[in-house]
Amino acid sequence: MAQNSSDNAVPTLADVAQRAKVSTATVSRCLNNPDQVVGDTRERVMKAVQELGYAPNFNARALAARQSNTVGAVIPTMENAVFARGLQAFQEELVRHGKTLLVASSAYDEKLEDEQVRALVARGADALLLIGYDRSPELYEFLAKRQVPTLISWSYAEDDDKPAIGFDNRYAMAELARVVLSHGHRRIACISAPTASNDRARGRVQGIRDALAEAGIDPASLNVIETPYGIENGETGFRQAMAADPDTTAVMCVNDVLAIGALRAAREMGLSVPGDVSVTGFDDIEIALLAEPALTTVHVPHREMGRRAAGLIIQMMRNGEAEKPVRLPTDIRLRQSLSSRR
Amino acid sequence: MAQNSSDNAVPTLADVAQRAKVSTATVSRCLNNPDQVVGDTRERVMKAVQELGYAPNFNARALAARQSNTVGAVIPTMENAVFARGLQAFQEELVRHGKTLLVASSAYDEKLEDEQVRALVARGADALLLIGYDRSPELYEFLAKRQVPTLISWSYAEDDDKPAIGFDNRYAMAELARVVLSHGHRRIACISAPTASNDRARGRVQGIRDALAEAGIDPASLNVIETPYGIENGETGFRQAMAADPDTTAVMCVNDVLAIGALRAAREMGLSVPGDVSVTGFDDIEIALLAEPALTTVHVPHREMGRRAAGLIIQMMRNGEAEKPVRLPTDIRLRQSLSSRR
DNA sequence: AATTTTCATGCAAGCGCTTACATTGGACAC
DNA sequence: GTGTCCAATGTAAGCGCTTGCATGAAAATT
Repeated sequence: MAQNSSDNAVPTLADVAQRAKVSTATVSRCLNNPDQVVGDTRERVMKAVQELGYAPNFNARALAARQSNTVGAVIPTMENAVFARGLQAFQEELVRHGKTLLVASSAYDEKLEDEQVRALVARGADALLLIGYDRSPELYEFLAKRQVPTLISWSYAEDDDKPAIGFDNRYAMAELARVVLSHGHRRIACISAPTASNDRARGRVQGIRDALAEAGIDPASLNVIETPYGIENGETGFRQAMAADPDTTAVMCVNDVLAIGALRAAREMGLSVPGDVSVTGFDDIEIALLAEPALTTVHVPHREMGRRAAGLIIQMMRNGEAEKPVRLPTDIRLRQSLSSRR
Repeated sequence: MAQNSSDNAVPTLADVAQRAKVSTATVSRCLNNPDQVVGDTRERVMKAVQELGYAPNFNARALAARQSNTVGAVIPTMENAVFARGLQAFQEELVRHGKTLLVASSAYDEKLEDEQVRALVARGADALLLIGYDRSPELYEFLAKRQVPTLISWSYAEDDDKPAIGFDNRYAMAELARVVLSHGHRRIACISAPTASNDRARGRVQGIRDALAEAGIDPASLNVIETPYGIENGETGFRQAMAADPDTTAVMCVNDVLAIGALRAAREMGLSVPGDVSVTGFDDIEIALLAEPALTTVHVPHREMGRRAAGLIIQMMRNGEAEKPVRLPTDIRLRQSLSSRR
């Protein structure tokens, strides 16, 4: 019954074909490879499409063509500006190439991430963008078996040959830690995100230890507070750090949001930053520059990473796989939250 | 050839059926309505599913079932924390009901929004969450014809009966403007997002005018600077406002991000806030509290809005349509960026 | 003018699922 | 023992599209 062009059901390819007096194959070609169809016919078809207000059914198309022109991405959370920003650039670039982005968030939960990845694959994502390296071998196997090109971002590990675009978290944080040390700080605390399934946080903490060791300080002496993402958690973390060692002179946080929390806690505790204690962040999100005092942090080129990730992933979809890991540079932004200790 | 269970292709329902020695129908039932299948068979099927690592093909499922269990949302941009936050809550609630969220962003561009909406519908979204009322009648007709339940959010208009959940932008801003007026300010400027296809921004500007009129001031005298979203644009806007009338004593911005920009510009210009000029925002994102001075703004319950939007939309999918618009309360957060003028 | 090549189009077989309807074999009542 | 009913399962027809192959006509070649 839905055959009849005059009923009010959603028009299908067949309706268009009927109206334009061609086969469905021709209509399909008109839409996907217009130059395979002669101008005359094409116009007739396009007219029918217009008149009917036809829009192709994406699911049917993906099913038949065995590809969806869709790229999936799983990020920890949309609420974190760094991901929002990187993804926005990623998407814009993708759109320029006629691809669509599908985003899912994992809430920093490994199991949920696993599910989301599988869901995106089930949805027919032609490729995937993931954050960081940490995930189960089973998931990597699954992806390999399904032959879904997967690009890792926000991390760069030279000893891993999976396609990736990111920065060396460990190295970048070590650099910052050296600067902190060069300012005379010796009693340093670190507020970190949970490191269990987060190689980025782990790398950053490790970076501090590296610098400590270089300076002849026992890396094990570093007081690390692990806490979930969020300004409030940064506050609590700071309090814990100061409680554990009241003589702490510098608190290095693995991201800006935690650092902002630290700043807030310091203010509430009546401690001056950087007078009494210095604070550093990581990411250089907008808030870092706005804070009082402005936050010394590691600048990460999130937008560029997103944009280039899109380029890489499109290449991977074409060439089947491969692509060497790409390492992006980071740099330190020295601002008022860090000062010398003497 | 893909029939053979021993080849390395992606397993399908048929593969599972064959291995469990049942029909595909039974496998399908096992997955979707387990209690229609007797325990014995079910176990056999589930075992086969496990062993094969089978995952249903979403596109095929959506095509056959004529529904996707997917809700689409089109937001202006992921980079704006208010949307990121609201959507996160929206998604969490959706997931609890077994629905998936598909997000697209329109970059505050009406034409792009139109396309994104159609794309989501083509993808088989069972329902849609949209921001604000402003869009072409054609699009509304399209949605009505396709019978896609659509919920409007971030806005509330009592004279419009489309399903919606939001707050009264005009009223909320009028309230804030009254407070500003009660602090003695008379020469007020407004930095707004482009109002052309943004009823939220328009409503807020109108709210200021309402309050002005009540106070016996000519609403037409309000100096409104329209500028795109972004901190930098807030800065530029502030400069323009002060250039247009150097005696301006209060600058009301339609969102916090613009207000932060205004704060920054004021600092650069050597103007003290709130000593020389007061600044207000709208949204109450985290940055508002962190800024120096902290921003007086209108608090909007973004998370609650997201969560309740999900509940509403699920109801709409069940009941076919309807639902009366819901109005959420907002309240004013008085902070240091606003002070009295005398 | 006959033959080959090329090109535009049609035909029809799927893609991997769901689901209306048909079938089967108990359990149960009589 | 026979008949009835129902629950469990199977059969097969699509869902709306793409695409390999077939077809026939026009263009190019000889």
